Amino acid sequence: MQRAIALVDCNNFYVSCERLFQPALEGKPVVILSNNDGCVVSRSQEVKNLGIAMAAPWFKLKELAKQHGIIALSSNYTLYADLSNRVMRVLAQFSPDQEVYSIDECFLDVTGIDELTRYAQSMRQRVKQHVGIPVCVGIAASKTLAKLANHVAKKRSSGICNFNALSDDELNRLLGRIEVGEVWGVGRRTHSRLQEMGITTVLALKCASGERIRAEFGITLARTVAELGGTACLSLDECARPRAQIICSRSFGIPVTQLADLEEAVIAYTSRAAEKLRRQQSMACCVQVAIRTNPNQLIAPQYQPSLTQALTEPSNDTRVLCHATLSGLRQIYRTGYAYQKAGIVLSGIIASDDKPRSLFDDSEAQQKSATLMATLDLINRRMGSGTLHLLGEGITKSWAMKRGNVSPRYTTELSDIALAHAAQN
DNA sequence: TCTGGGGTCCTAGGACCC
DNA sequence: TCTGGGGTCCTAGGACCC
Repeated sequence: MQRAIALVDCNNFYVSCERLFQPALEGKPVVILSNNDGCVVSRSQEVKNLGIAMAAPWFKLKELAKQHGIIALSSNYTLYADLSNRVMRVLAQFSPDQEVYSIDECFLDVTGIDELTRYAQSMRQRVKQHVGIPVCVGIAASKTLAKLANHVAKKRSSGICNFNALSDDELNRLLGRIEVGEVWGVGRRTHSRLQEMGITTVLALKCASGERIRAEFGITLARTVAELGGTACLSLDECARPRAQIICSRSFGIPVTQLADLEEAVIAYTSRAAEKLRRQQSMACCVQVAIRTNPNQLIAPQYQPSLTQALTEPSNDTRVLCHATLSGLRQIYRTGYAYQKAGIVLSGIIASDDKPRSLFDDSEAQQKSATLMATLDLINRRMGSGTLHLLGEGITKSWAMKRGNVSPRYTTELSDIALAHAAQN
């Protein structure tokens, strides 16, 4: 039996989320901006039609935006994450094998299901009806082909494309009309190298010699070629694996020069990362801290140090992790620079249960630490994130990022619901 | 004035060991 | 004149994705 993988992808996801609560945005050109309102991370169809690229810096677009009346909103990840969960729960009803691949898309194994086109139609309808978000569905024999089928679906009014329903000739003709850069796993660099070799369409890549691709580009692209040929090399990852590294980094709202401000930021970021670490019941063996000046400021003196340290024993205690990142920060900090960004990375991540015992384990202290952290997490979950935090994180946070035009957290924050109501009237 | 954040996988090269 | 070879582990960096 032929394998059938569906890729369901939300249309203009962040824009669609905002439109759900502000119907007046429907039909208007809308963009969602990254943190600090830096660049464009989601575009409505009207904006795509204007030729505005993904990740374009916002400050360069302001003139164009004024001309066309583009509405720009800061990103509201709390809202998007909640709506994403709802979409994924609805889609999970269509297959026992679901891989949530990103905030706005998932793979579903739909092998063996009859009348796949109709099945895909009911996916679209149910998500639209239960959550209100429009989605497109691509179906094919491998994940890479399903991504391409979804790309085709996005251009169709039906919002559906099933490669498995096509003959070999029909599929090849279709793939011959798609640029090779559209393939999942072919980025800018690989795209231009492929073009130099004369491989410009998806069909040409599919027909390329696997050995040659393996030799010139490595194993990853060779797998992609096999996937294009209909051989599934990438399996569906049903249960989300625990993260192998946890990163928390942000640009500042204003340039930062003082060590004290960097310390606050590093404590805040380490605390967020530690929460994520505990949520997946893991501990980290290594912490890295990094700071950097603004690389786009060409005249200013540049400095981008980082330092990785091994902990004496694996930990997920915010205090232990902060102690390490702070000591690292103090070692790499130099005066005389305007810092634009700080970040921390937790790595060497193991399951808490796998933590090796040592001769000098202080089990009473470990128990106390676990209880304290569990209490901290519980309070923050119940009363809202950030209710309880280390004092070192700071109160005023002069360095915090700017978000000029953020919408209310309509679905997760009681105090924001009144705002939602006001917006509708 | 103004350019995001969080991940993954692969590879090459160095250190070290026997 | 002339100085091995192979395995493992770690790290940094590249490329990619959303």
